[in-house]
Amino acid sequence: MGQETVKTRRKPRADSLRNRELLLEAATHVFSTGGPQASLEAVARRAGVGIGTLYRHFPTREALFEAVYRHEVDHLADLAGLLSFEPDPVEALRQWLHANVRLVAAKKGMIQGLQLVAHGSSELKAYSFERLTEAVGLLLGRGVAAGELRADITPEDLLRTLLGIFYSQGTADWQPAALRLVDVFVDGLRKR
Amino acid sequence: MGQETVKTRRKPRADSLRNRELLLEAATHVFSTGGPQASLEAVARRAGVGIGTLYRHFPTREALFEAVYRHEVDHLADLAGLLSFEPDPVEALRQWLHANVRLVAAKKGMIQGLQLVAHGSSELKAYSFERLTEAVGLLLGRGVAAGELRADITPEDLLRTLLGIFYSQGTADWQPAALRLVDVFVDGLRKR
DNA sequence: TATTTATACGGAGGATGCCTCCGTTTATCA
DNA sequence: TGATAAACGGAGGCATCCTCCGTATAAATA
Repeated sequence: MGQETVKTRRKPRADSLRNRELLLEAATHVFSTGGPQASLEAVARRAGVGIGTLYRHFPTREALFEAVYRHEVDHLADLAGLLSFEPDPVEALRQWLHANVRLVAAKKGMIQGLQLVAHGSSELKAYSFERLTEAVGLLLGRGVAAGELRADITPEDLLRTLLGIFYSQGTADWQPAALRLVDVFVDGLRKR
Repeated sequence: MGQETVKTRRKPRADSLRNRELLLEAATHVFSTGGPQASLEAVARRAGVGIGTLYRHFPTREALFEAVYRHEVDHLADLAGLLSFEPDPVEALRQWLHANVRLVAAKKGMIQGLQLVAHGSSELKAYSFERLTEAVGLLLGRGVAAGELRADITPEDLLRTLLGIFYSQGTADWQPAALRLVDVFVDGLRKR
């Protein structure tokens, strides 16, 4: 009972799970440093596993990229959950948006990466859009409920604005400008 | 007299010029089909020259990419010149903008390519921005002079809007939507 | 606990691409 | 019609990609 499949299946091997996690961590680091075309063998080396193991878990570069992306999205979503306990709701939202900037900034290749992803499965797009919308909706809703934020901005608007800020910037030294723009935007969201 | 350099220099060899052109054509096709990471050897093969010749003309992938991009920009600029003889100025502008969409659509990797370029020399950015601004200014100016287009839109605004339309679209099947948006925009430009 | 077996592991190896180097070819110039 | 500067082609060394399969090991079973 409670078994998902009809046939009883062995539970996944512990080393498999561990290696998958190691690979994701390594990939995040390697892609951040070397851009999205970085060597997959370098990823395997850093994770301390054979190249075969990498390919078994992620048959293509895109599969690995998707997994990394999902990982990051989940990370941001979890962070929103944590920040929802922050006493000041506006500050919580601001911090979350800043985390977005930092996360994208941390990986030079991410903008190109996002485009690779955009070419890929629309299921992934739907998934990430949904999770991030939910995350930002949570933080936004708290601010609205507290009467501190205007109520006519949807989470989707906010997400799109964020993306727009990322895209509109020149690639060099864009981070400070993006952070400033985010702050301006959050200020604009305040009820007066 | 009339010689650019102090020392008299041989004029460039005919085969060199021809091969350069062949390579640019081949590169345009190969990058359009296979994206910006397509094999440079494939480019040389398609141009019917040795790989060494490719590298002599374009020492790096980026150099080749820049040259292709310049080539396309020049192409669009020339097209604007041609279209300026079209009797209906609004139609001319519309056609030029559509050509932009088609050109970007024709090469799947172009959006990523533009980002590569954005990382690259700002001289190239300046050059292309100038040429395209001039081109669109020509077409726009005719419409304004004929009293058919509103006068408060600058060529820069129009270019930026065009870029915005390209970026905001999802990558799959974006072309029809982009064409529609361009038409809407051109309609909006009309004086009423 | 000992044995079985499904599952995962590592890395050798063939294919392909990158880029350099240099002997050969050829277009220009005298 | 030479002489020669300039360009050509592609072999070769190295890196990466990805597959395949013999070996190792965690979970299941007795």
